[in-house]
Amino acid sequence: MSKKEHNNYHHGNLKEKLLKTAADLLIKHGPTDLSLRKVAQAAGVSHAAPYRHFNNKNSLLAAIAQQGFITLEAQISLVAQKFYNDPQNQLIETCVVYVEFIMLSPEIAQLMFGGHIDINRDKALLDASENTLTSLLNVMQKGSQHGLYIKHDPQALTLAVRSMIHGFAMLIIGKQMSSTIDSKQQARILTRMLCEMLLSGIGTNERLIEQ
Amino acid sequence: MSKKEHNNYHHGNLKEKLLKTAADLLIKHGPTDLSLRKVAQAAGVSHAAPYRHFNNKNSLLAAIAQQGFITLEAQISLVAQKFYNDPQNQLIETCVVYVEFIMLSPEIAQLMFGGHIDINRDKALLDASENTLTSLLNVMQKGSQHGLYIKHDPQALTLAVRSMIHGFAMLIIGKQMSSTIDSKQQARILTRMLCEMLLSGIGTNERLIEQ
DNA sequence: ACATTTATGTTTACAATGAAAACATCATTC
DNA sequence: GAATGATGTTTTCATTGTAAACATAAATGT
Repeated sequence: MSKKEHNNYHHGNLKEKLLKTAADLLIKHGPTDLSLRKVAQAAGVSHAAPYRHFNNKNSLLAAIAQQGFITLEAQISLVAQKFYNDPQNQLIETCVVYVEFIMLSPEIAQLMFGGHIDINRDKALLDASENTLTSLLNVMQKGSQHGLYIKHDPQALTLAVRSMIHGFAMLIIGKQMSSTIDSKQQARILTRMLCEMLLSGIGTNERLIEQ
Repeated sequence: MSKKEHNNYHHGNLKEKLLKTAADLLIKHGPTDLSLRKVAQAAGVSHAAPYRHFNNKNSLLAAIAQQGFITLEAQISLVAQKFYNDPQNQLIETCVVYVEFIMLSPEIAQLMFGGHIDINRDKALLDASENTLTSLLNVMQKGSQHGLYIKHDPQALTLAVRSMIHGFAMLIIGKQMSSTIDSKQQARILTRMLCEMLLSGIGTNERLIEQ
């Protein structure tokens, strides 16, 4: 009992195993080829077994997305802590981590951000999503405290950074980049460049935007 | 023969009709509920008829995505022309149009950018996609000629604008915004704000990013 | 200890779907 | 006008999501 290794209640902790194998299959064979029955088979149970742990296929996918948000948030927080006293690199490395995460498992990213599952339906999923956003917001607030950014609503600053970095990542995995970006190196360099542009601005002086 | 109104060859120009009804169903009932058979039924033909015009379901979806790129490109070009002598508003209105397009039909946007269909497989689709990018690049080059932007690779400038605006739009339709953005008005205001931030930069002075 | 209840897994069943194959029909071309 | 190709239909099949009925092990109450 102390050791949970076999953890034998009927089949073991199926729910976790299903999540894991489903994520694996998703990454390996794409979202189109992912069927509940294949997941069940890969997990070594009958094809109806998953319904004891998930309401339906979408529910499973939502759980995978939730996991995605949790690990993304963890990675952001980790980086934020690592560069605690260096707000500039805190920002950059956060963005790098964000892009790398999406590039590492595009299918899961599509689950998280693709809008197929309505995120507001599932409380746990919504929480995970909001926590991720919050950790990014924290980074921006940290930078603000250090005078890194112009005086501006942190929400707005976050939106700008998030939009840019999210769009960049989604364009990459959407195969929308003219030159394919595959290596972490390339992504890192471009991410850094984008951050620089956003920080410094890409406009010249003679601009006066009328409201 | 002169008038194509009925255009009776067997059933009329089915291919076009299938595209149209498929896009309609897609917008009305979401991508999950879209089946070839329903499209066929809605178009008034047997369920196998579509296979005379499209290799498979993905092929139909790719065609819809292609249409999406074409109309997006058209709208961008239109705006670019409208603000031919006002590069600043040319940029902003281009971005607004981009966001509005994605907000208007999220499902089609997901087809175009979601990466489900590999864009590089279909020559026509790839062309349509690249043309859209080119029309955005043109706007940036125009702005550069007018001295609106810092001296920088137009490709890089385009990437920055595109990433930001694309990310913003995709976050909206991915239901990732804390406060739901539904009206064109809201989107326009935020889009403008984002453009301003990118132009002016959100960073303060004491930044010297080491390479 | 034993019966009851609950959690978990299996088998069976069914409708919807994508796709292929065989067949039918119309239009075009030789 | 016959041959040919384009277009649509019917039939067929494997896959899939999901529900229902059944089975069994674990937990719980007496």
